[in-house]
Amino acid sequence: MSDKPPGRGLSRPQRSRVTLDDVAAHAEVSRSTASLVVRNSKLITAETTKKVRRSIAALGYTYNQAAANLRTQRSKTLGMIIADLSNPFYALVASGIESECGQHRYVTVFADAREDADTQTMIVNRFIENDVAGIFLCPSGNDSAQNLDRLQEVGIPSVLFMRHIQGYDASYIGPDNVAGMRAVVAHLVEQGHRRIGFVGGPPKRSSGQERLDGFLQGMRDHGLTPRAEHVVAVPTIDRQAAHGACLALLDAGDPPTALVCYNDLMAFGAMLAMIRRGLTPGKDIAVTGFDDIPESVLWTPSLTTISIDAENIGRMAARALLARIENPDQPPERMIVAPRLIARESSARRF
Amino acid sequence: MSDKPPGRGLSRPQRSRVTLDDVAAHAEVSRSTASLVVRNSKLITAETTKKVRRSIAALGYTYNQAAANLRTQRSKTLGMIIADLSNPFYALVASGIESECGQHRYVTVFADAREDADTQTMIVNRFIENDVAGIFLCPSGNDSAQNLDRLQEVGIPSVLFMRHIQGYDASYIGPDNVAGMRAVVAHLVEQGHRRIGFVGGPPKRSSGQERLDGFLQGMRDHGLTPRAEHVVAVPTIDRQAAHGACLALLDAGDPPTALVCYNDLMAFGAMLAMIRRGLTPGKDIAVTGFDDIPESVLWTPSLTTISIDAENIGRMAARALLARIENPDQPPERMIVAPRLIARESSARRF
DNA sequence: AAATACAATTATATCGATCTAACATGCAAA
DNA sequence: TTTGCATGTTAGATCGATATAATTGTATTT
Repeated sequence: MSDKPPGRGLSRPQRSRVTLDDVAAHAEVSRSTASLVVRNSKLITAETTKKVRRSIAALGYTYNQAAANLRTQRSKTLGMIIADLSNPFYALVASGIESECGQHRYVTVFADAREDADTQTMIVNRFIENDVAGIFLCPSGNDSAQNLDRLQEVGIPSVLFMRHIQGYDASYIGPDNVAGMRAVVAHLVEQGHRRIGFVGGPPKRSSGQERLDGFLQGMRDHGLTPRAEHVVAVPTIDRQAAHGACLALLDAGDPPTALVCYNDLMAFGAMLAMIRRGLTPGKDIAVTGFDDIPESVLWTPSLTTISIDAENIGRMAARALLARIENPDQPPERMIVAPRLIARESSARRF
Repeated sequence: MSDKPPGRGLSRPQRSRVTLDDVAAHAEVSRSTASLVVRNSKLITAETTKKVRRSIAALGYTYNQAAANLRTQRSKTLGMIIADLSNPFYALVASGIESECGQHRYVTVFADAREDADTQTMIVNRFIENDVAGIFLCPSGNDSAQNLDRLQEVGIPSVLFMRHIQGYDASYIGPDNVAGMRAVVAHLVEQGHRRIGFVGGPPKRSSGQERLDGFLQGMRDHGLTPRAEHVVAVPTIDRQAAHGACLALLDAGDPPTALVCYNDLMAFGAMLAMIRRGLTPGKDIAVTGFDDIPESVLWTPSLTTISIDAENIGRMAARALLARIENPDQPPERMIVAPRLIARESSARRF
């Protein structure tokens, strides 16, 4: 439609934006009236509304949310700080958050803290400077405490997800890690397993501690005590780390008959390590995960895991944050979603 | 440090933000001077600067980037539209984009278009309303053309990545898909393969078409013609689709000795299908991918693939966009990154 | 000594929207 | 006729920053 100049398709930046003033002039009303129309106010008659709408279309006006934010002293931008975007689980949470926020005309700025405290602080400051109305935070380590302090100071509500920190005025949403792990252990015991190992994440994180606790409780539930050398923790939560830890476990001799892993990603790493040592996961050693990411059902063997619906967690986090933004006096919520055991091939054989 | 009221940790939203006016009053200078100080202008003497800095610290002032954006008529926000965040490759690109932009004090808003045209249009509008200075776009289908038109109209520069669209005033960065696939085929032929199959993505996308072309050219390079039934395309680019397509290929009988896949994710899906049918990938059938996502090296067999450094692509895209924002008269760039073959176990056995 | 230059600071208008209070209307009630 | 009230519209101040041009005070030149 637009008549491009010949030669290269280089249109100079049409820098003069159409504003409400232009619309008002074109429709022969005041700027105030035009403003009321774009906000669908019913103070304005149908006739005037139609006239203004026509001008908007004629001039190609686009609303300037940033200018409105400045005046109204509230913003339609939310911030999201992800611990590790390369974990598909977090990517799904992010996707859920964004889609829910988008439906309420919010935009979401994001940043990857890469598990680093200084980076996280920088990000929080940049987000505050950019006037976010609220923040989604998946804390890395304990470093996040001072950032939560700061957010509280400037009055920006926040929602933590997956990992939480005690004593802060922030909502939290995450799975019942203890119940999930106990269900996993119960299932393995039912399959006849007694010598069960655990490959966990860093215990500094709430989720790392809770899943370990859940595993140990689950063992106690059935009068079992894991061998010390069968319970390991890795510093970073990814396939590589689990791969290495599992190789070490296997090479030490006398391995467990079942291996409970912190999450699906680490279960995959562990299974790959078993295959590398000539073992068949699910047959020689049972394996379980946590998260139920899309990949789990495809694996051979398909992975027994705990489903917690990542996208839904994202949407719930979004709703919780939006609720607190609307009504800041509302106390923070604490939402624990119930885990669901999905038994698949990786724990199918009875021992 | 902050003395919280007893009972619940509910601090009422401290809504009165500290502004430059407050700082100026506290430091007994004008707002203009304070403004120059926060922008590190050297017009101001060291002494005055120090005085203002002290006031900033004393009052806990935070800069309001949004207000500054309004006045300067430029913004420090960029938009990013991802085709599918659950693909770790895109997650890495996103991470690279964000980290580079963060270093230049930009924030990045993002949204997942979920391969849907209407959603993409809504997102573009929301981004324009929120005054983004530029947009990163990985187009889904051809639907993106009208959105590019619109961006051009309002003078917002954009950078496409991974997939491009002809005839638009947008920079593009992506891998040399044809060269990559030819290298893959050459490698397989060298290993003794002649009957080579291809599991591709939707040909509507530039990348889908280019990788298919590269495969076919590679075959021609060695005087080979693939069998028609060995060249398949799937509608969605993920493990599931490749898993299904590969099962069908195997069940049809007389499968190829090597299978070239559109990307790593699909290669994993294909390998899982082979395992499910009792075959050993890399031994019974060679498999190759494209992207070299972190998981590839861990697999058993580890995956032969084309490395294109996703995070680096993200950073390059960011630099290209920032350059055009600084200097809008600069013509769009077209950057093609050279692919690098990483030969691993999945194609190790010689036939 | 007057003119000029320069450095440091500041008053005021401005970005694009919303909010408050005021202003015309027209119509019902006193 | 006057008052009151509801309805639709509008002028002008405002959000928190930056840009422009003006204003100081001091040093340099002629």
